[in-house]
Amino acid sequence: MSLPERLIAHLDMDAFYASVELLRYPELKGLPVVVGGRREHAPQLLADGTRRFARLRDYTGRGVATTSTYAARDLGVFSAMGLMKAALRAPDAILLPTDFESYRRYSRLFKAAVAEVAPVIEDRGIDEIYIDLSEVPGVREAVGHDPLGGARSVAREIKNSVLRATGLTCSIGITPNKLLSKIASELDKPDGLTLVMAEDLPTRIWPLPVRRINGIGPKAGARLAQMGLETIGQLAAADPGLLVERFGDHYGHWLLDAAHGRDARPVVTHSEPVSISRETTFERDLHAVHDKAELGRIFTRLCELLAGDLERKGILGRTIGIKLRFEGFVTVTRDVTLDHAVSSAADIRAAAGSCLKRVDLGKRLRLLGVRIGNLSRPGEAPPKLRTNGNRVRATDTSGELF
DNA sequence: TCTGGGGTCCTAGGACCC
DNA sequence: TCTGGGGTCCTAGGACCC
Repeated sequence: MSLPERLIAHLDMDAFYASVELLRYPELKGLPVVVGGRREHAPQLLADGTRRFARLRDYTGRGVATTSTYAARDLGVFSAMGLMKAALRAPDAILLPTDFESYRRYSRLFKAAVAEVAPVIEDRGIDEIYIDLSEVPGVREAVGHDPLGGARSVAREIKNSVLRATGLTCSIGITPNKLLSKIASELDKPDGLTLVMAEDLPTRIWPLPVRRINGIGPKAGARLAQMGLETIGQLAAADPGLLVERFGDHYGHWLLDAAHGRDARPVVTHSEPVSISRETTFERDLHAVHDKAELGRIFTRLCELLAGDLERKGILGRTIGIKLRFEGFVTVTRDVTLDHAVSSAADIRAAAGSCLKRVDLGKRLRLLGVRIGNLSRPGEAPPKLRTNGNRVRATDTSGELF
């Protein structure tokens, strides 16, 4: 076996939020625990020094589980599941509030620990990263009769560093690219270390369901199933013409590449945000007329939060949008592109308000959101603009439109 | 018992420019 | 007057991911 051009690792923290909570409440180890409650579900410290935890059966509201421990997963409770539904499956499971600040702190800790061993890291959210191991010293060295022994031992070093820095375990997959590594890191969870090379594709990857591929979601998965394509191997052997016919040129070819484990995407160590948003789901559905005052307050607050985010990041945006979700879960968006970038709550509120006027508000609302895009930094060359037609004017020095 | 919040990327039509 | 092709920007919606 010869080593591939690249060796990419995907590192995924094990049941991250729940595991961080277990560091605080070690007495919960081994129990079904679900993270996703509000602050009011925080454990109560009793007079005798013990803690009283909220149970899933006590929950009412519209929240979802963000994470569950492996014991809770055994009871059928998974992330993104509504907590009311989860309560039916596991009424006695412990419920904990989501504490993003803590998770972000541990996220910084584990990423810093990895960076000391292997610095080429791509952030993929709070609990996972890609690492390019290709140039890490020692990775390309065989150990004993194992040509991949070097990679294996660097991965063990990374896992040890993460454990030392955080007390948490993670799972790592190492393959020639990001797509395969993402799949591989899940093969031996928790606390796993899995290497998959090109020649292992038929035995390790092809028997897996197509949904394991990052980028095949519920819709594409269902359509593939309808075509009789359940496993990645079946997808790899599918007629390319048929895939393109059903899924379009771009996605059709991507499906085939993915099934064959082909992926040339680099590990991207830096990226700028494309858009920033704030949204909230109401405790009860609100009506534009009947609950006008409350909606107005919420709308203003979302704009203020968004302005705060922009200020902290030192950026402005030209495209302001709103998102509305009605009873029945129908979602609608509207946006407007201004002729200059803004960042204040008042400017955002004014633009978002104009978007709101373009929506029929007859039905009750369950969610309201505000978004800003077309981002730039102050002093940066302003984004290109149309100079004519029904679009905004680029250089509106005179103030005269006609 | 309906389904959080924060994102990215893609598609597709219309407008407009060259 | 009709016919064009390439390219960008704007807007809305949708799939997907963490």
